[in-house]
Amino acid sequence: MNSLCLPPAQLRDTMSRLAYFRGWDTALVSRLAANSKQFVVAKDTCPLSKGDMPEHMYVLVSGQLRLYIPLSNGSERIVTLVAPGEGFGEASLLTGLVLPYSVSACRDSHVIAVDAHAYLREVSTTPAMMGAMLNLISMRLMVTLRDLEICSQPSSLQRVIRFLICHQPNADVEEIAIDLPGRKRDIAAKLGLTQETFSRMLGHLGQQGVITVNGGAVQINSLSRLRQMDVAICDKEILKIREIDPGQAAGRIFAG
Amino acid sequence: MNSLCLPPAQLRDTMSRLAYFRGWDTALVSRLAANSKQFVVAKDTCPLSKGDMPEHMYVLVSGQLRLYIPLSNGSERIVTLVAPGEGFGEASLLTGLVLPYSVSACRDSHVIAVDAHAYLREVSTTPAMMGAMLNLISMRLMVTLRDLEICSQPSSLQRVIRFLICHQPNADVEEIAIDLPGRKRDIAAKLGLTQETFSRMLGHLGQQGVITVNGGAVQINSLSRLRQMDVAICDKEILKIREIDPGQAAGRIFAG
DNA sequence: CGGAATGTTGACTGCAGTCAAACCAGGTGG
DNA sequence: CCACCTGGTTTGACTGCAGTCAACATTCCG
Repeated sequence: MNSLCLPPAQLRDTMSRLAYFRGWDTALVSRLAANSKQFVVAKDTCPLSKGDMPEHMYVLVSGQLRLYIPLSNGSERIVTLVAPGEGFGEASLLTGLVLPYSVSACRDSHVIAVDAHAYLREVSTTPAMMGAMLNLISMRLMVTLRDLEICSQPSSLQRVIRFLICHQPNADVEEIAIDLPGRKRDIAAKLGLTQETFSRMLGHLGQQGVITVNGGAVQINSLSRLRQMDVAICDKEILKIREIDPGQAAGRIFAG
Repeated sequence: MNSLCLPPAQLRDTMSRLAYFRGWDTALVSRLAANSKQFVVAKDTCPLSKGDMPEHMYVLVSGQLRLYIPLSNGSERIVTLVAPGEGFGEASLLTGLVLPYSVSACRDSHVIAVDAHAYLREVSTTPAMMGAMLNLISMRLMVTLRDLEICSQPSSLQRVIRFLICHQPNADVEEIAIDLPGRKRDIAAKLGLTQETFSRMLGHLGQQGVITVNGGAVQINSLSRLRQMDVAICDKEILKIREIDPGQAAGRIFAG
């Protein structure tokens, strides 16, 4: 994590172009830029660890980061894959609690670090920024709860189905082209699965013809059938409870 | 969910006594109270379902609620057990998204419902309230991430250990008395376990002498041994990777 | 005391994790 | 152009843990 020490003017310009600061007051961004630094994070290095007390709020300029919780078996549970223009660390600063996740770079990345004190000062004195933060953190909480829902599903097939569905929840179109926002192993870790299981489930769905997988590009061929399979898994499990012949349910699952 | 239609003055007094509104401006609480109602929620009834668009922000006066995500196998993943003086629904209102969890009453409860429009109006016009909300939601996000960490642990024994430890994370005392904030089945559902597995793990820890269980009262006899067991599980798994004789590790796990 | 709700224990099964090996694509260099 | 290597993914075989079901024990209240 090497500092770049860009001239302040250039740093301000970079920041004002980032989606994170879009729509913010120019003077505000300038004040923040005056207390910020830009860093380079090399691929597979880990600039911050779970349990650290962060001294900055961070915004990704380029590259990709993953926020993850290290697990006891040596693997990791990915909380978020950070794309350029997205930020992290705000909640830690606002609560004064240590970072709840570790950070590492999926590839060489550039990160802007806003000094914690400057950040907190601006949040507390600039109502517009406070409002922006309230919206941001609220949205992040909602997203986290959605992720929790997905990875709480008892069936691994269902987790994958839900993951695919939630990429276009409100669409009535049948076909959707998704390309995965990262390596398959990282997506798997976000769903609480191993890469092997994730691969098997994608293969299974591919055999059924419901999706087509081409490397990182996933094409949903029939969103309705995907939804059907989702509820069919529920039905099957519910039926087991109600002691109705599960053969009927099994027939419905892949009926299309 | 029957409305009580308390006189406004009494409603305001009730609210001002709740921990949720502690430290807030009196006039602010009064304005909110003018747009609030109090409800009775009978045990095991479900006033709000996942996917509803909430029209209020809620604060629990008495009783206990559980916020949970219904799962495909008919069971549920509990997000939070709500105690008196705690609130919920803010993030949904702030983001305009539907409720990410269902609500049901663990026992007969009283709930105050603040009108959504009044709530949002006060948040946006009262900086102090906006700040309070920012702190509240940030803290909630941190807690949610901690829960995510616990329930992401691959070993069920470790989930229980982490759950017990995090009830007194900063203490250097050896013995801690905890009483579970709800039925064991609900705690289990919060850890992503079945009640059977939870019971088995508690029993296991009890046999080791590390804890003592008496109904809903759990006594940690040796916090350090509990921590040792936690890291021992990690070590054992890590050692497997490094191909070191796991017999040594197995000996350490329960050595105390 | 009796009945309901809750928790515990036991037996069994299946799913997903683990390990190991094959496969594949992209890039590098001879 | 082919050989080689590396990182990523897929496939297969196996195992163990935790979920499921069912029976029993316990606690709590009316």
